Amino acid sequence: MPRTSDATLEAIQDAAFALFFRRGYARVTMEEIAAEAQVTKRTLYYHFDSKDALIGAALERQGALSLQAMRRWSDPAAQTPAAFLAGLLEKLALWAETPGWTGSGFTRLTLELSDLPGHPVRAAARAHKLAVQEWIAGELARRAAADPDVEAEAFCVMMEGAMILTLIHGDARYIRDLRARLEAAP
Amino acid sequence: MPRTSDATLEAIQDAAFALFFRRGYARVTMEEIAAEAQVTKRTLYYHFDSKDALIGAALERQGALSLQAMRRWSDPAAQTPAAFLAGLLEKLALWAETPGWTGSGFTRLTLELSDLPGHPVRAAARAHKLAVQEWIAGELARRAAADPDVEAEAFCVMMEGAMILTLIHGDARYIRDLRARLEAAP
DNA sequence: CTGAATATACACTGGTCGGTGTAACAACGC
DNA sequence: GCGTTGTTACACCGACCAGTGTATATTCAG
Repeated sequence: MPRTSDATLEAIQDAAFALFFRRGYARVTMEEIAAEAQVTKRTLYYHFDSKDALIGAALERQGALSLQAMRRWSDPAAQTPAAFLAGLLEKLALWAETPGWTGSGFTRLTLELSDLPGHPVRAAARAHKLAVQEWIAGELARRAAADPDVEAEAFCVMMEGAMILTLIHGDARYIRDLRARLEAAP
Repeated sequence: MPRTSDATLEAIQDAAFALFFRRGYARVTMEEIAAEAQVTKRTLYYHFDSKDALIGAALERQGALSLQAMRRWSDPAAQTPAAFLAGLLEKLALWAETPGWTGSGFTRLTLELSDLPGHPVRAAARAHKLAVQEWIAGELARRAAADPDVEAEAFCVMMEGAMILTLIHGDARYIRDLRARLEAAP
């Protein structure tokens, strides 16, 4: 019905991401996505050639959205690099403690498709993780970090690892301990 | 043909792990596992009730095997905690650079099934990661680390994160940089 | 020799799912 | 109004796949 194709497109991408995010790639069906987006399966295929193309587009959109949300946040109260990173980890811990948390959708989907290097998901995830790392480096630079790029990379490595272990063990201690270690360090 | 059920059992578990490891859970079929193990599908179901049960058993076995391999290694030339960890990361980097590398099978499968907390894969992965962390803590203790448990946790977090980012970006720099950072630190 | 355990061969079921075909309908731009 | 674009409704296909049924064969322990 709606004349503006954009709204439908976004509804589909958002529904797709929500489902892929929660249950991975293989176990989500096109029928489900259509239902979630309140649209016919035929409409899905009118806009996207395949499930692969759809998830690619959905991840690109979500990457842009979540980066935007991050930029909007960017806690001004945190004046030192350490305080900024501590704030980030605290938000992460709270998120990780929500029931049914399944980690980062990008990481999850990349791993599910890790034997398919050319898959659209891979490129979208790569771009997103890179953008996040660059954003962190920028925030560190603004707070006069000694070496923003190196510190951002080190932090992203630790953050990613803490998320994985939190998920594997079902215990956000890995995130909180990381925060404590960072605050104890110079 | 063979009457010793154990040999068949192990062949099945090994074949199953090899396939699940490379291609995840959903995209591996029981037929494939049977073919890889040189056994009939019917034999698979003689020994295991379901695909879920099989992957659980396969991961348990693989966890024990790889832990055993680790213990056998345990580089005696590395006398300090830092040297030990650096050696570990170097091995990891080499592994990560083998073509077609898809990261840790345990992490990958846990993430693919991260919305299914009761799945056998989850328990097996948890047990394995815990055993690895404890082994590292033990090795650190033997080399007179100040706080082996804390250091082992911190290291596991970084190692896991470095593996994930190496996989996402297709660049083992994340592992090598981590090694460099650890060697530069006190 | 016998019987239980292990294995094969192979057809089959029941369900799922990505993707298509087709006809018709709604909304808008011009 | 008229053609283009977006959308529905719905049946359908072809492939795949977990798991089963059944009958038969091999091996070995007792």
